[in-house]
Amino acid sequence: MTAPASDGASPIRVRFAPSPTGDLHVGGVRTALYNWLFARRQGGVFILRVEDTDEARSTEQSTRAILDGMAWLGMHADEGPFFQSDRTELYRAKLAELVASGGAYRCWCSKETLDERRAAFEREKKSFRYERTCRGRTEGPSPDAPFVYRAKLPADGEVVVDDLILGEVVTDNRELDDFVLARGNGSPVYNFCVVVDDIDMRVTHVIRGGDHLANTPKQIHLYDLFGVPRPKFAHLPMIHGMDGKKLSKRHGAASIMQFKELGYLPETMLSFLARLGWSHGDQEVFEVEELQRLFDLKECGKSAGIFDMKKLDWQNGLRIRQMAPVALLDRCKPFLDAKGLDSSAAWLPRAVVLVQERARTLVEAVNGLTMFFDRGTTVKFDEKSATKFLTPANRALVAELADCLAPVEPWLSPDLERAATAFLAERGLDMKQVGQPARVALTGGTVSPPLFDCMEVWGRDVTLARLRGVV
RNA sequence: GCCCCCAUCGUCUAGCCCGGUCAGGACACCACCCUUUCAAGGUGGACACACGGGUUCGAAUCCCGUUGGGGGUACCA
Repeated sequence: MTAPASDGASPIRVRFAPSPTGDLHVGGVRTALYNWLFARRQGGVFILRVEDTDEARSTEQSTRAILDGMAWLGMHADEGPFFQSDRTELYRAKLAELVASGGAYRCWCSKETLDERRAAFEREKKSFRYERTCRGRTEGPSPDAPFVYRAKLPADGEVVVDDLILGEVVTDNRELDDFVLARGNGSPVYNFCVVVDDIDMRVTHVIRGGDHLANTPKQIHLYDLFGVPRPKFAHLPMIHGMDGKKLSKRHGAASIMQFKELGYLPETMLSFLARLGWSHGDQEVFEVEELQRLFDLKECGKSAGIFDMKKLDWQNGLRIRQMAPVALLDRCKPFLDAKGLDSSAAWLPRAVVLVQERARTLVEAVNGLTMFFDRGTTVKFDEKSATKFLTPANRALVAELADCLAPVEPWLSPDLERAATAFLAERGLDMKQVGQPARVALTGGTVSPPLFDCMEVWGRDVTLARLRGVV
């Protein structure tokens, strides 16, 4: 926020413009993030605009998902959220303006006719473009014949998109259609709404997914038709799943809220997603403030990326380990509550520490915590572990250990370990020989946090009962 | 089919613009160390310039082609 805007007179304005036709997935989140970071870095304005002009596909639930996701990640809009469905008046007016200036015209060709023409072209292996049949017409076949509005594009020449990431992308105007601006029922179509809104909202930089690159030439013509300057464009490479295909639930998760449920931290998502497509030297992990200070479109790559869950896990684990234990516990609470576990248990702060360096997600942390909620004096043994370690001789040894631990005061891990070490020394035994049997006796299995730490969390009574319970 | 975009380890990437480095880092992987188990940590290792032509004394870097991947081709966004 120390970086100055371009010239003070015209502050940078960017927008994230998702359509509420499904979950907010990581690709969309990254687009939002880059816009947001760009705005923050440049001291600009970040706008959120929901593109819900497709009544058939837009749902309130998806809108909710977008808003919830943005809130969870802490990406707050400076302006908006705006909804295109609230702005139909504006589109109507701008369309009329374009018609008046000759930039748009009515087309009475039915969808069926067009489909037929398209099929005919396909049969001849030629690419179809609207043939501009109605370009000169002033009235339809009948007074009440339905029509759409189309943009009047130049028949030749070329458009060049000077993309901030990709460089110059030149398109021959002959590749372009007189595309539809508004449907037969008068409702405007995407390519028209974006441009009208971006003009109206004074958007200076359009930063969006690469799937929009092909739309850009058309949109540029609209800017020209309106006689207003074009914004700058930046098209981000796409994100794919581990198999190189489009990201979906098969890859673990796609929707941002799924990551929340899986126990990933929002700051991990931000840092990780920022780094997928952008880099700053060799740095791998970024705090949000750093991103806001460092993010630069010039450091964005052009090639599509693959979302690597393993690396996400690593970074999330890293952050969990670096967190203050109380903070971690706090983050775990919703998950604890969801499992019906008492998140106010007195021993929880001590247990969290044990689980902290072993968890990569909050879910894993809570799973690690779960066994401590069992305060019973007996445990169910894991079959294999019991067979292997709870031999008659070992059972006796564990019981003896219990006797030697019984008087330890205070009941703290270091004191317990000291007592156990002495016990072992007396018998010329090694920790290796009692460790696992005792662990199985105490926890039921062979994997757990350090033995004496566990004993401390369970307390004297539970621990002794379990150790002695094996004979 | 046509148009467009992209191309460095399995993955994210640095290097490319302004040709000359043992092509660097991170995740994952393997080995070893640490160790009461699991983690964490430490050390080491294997691993890439898609291919083919140019240009050049010299190409991952510049140019062309091929191949591969992706996007678009709607009265979707």
